[in-house]
Amino acid sequence: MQTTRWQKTSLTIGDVARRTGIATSALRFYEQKALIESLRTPGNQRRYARDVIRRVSFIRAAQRVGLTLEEIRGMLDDLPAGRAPNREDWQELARRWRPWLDERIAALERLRDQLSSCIGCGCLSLDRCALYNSGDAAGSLGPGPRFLLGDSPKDLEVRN
Amino acid sequence: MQTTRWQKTSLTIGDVARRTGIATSALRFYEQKALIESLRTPGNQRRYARDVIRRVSFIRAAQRVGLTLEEIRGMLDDLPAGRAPNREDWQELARRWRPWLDERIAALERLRDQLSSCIGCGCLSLDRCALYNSGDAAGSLGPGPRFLLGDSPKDLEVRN
DNA sequence: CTAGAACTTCAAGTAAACTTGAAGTCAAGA
DNA sequence: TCTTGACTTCAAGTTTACTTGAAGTTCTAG
Repeated sequence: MQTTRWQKTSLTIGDVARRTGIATSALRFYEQKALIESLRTPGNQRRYARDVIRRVSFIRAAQRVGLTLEEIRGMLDDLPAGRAPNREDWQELARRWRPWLDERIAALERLRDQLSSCIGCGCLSLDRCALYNSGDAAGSLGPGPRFLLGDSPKDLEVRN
Repeated sequence: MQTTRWQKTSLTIGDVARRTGIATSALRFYEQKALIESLRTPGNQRRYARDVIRRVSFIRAAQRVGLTLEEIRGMLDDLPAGRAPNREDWQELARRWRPWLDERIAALERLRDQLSSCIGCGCLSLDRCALYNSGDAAGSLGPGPRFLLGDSPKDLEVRN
C-alpha cells in the first residue's frame, strides 16, 4: 500500500480498487460519469476520500438490483455536496428511494409468479396467459441492450 | 392483412409483428440468431408458421426475467425440429428448465431481502453489511453490459 | 539515483440486442 | 397497368458499461 505514510487520510486508485474489488479502469469510468470524485496530487494522481468506498459499494449493490448507472447517479445526487456524507445522509437517501425500490421489487415478484405459473402449467396460450399481456416495460425503447423492467425513477416522482 | 387469402396457413413478417408487438427488424434479428425460422415465398418473402407467435412470446417472456437470447436459444433447442411443437413439447421444456428458473428466482429473492434490509437500515457498513460481500456474480466478466445474476445455464447442468 | 510498480490520458475495442437507412423488389387493389 | 405499402438485404449506428492498449509520468523502496 502506498498510503501507509499518509496515515490513511486518502486512498490511491489502486487502494480503492483492492478494497472494493472494482478495476481501476471502472473507477476512472465512474468518475467520468460523475458517480464518484477525487482530488489530485501535485503529480496529477487521483486521491480519494475514504467515503468513496461506501459510494462504490453502493453503486455495485444498486447495479445488482438492475439499476443503470444513470439511475444510480440520480440517487447519489441526493447526498450532500462538498462534505463527506454521514450515516443520516445515507439513511435519508435510503428513505427517499425505498418506495421506488419496493415498487421495483414488487414488479419483479409479479413477474416471477406469472412466469412460474405459466411456464409451469405449460399453457402458453396467447389470449389467456398473463405473461404475454403484462407490462411491456423494457421493450421497444430504441436500440441497445434490454434491461429488466424499464420504468425510470422519474415515473414515480420520487423527488417531490 | 395480406394473409386472408392464404386461409391462415402462414403469416407475413408484418402479421407476426402486429400480433406480438415485436418490430420486424427484431424478428429478422431473431431469425439470424436462430431463435425462430421461416419459409420463403417464390418472391423471397418470409412466411411463418403459426407457432412462431408462441415462440416469440416465449422469447419476450424469458427476456423479461433477465435471460439472454443465447440462453433462450438454448431452451428453444429442446423443442422438436421439423414439426410444430405441441403442448407436451412446451411442457417438457418448462419441466427441464424449471429448476434453473427456480434457482434464479431464489437468488433474486435473496438479493431483494439483503437490499431491503441494508438500504432500509442505512448501515452500509463495509465489514458488516451482507450486501457488499454477497454473490459477486455478474461482475468483472469483461466488457459489455452487466446482467442481473451472471450464472449461465451450464453451471447447473440442466441437460443431464 | 535508479528500477519498477503504479499511475496518467486518450483512443479504440467489446458485448448484447437491436434500429436505421439505403436501395431495391414484391404483392394486391383500383 | 399502376401505384402504394409491405417486403428484401446489407452495412452501419446506438446504448450501456466497461476493458484494453499505447505511450508516457510519478512514486517509492532499495
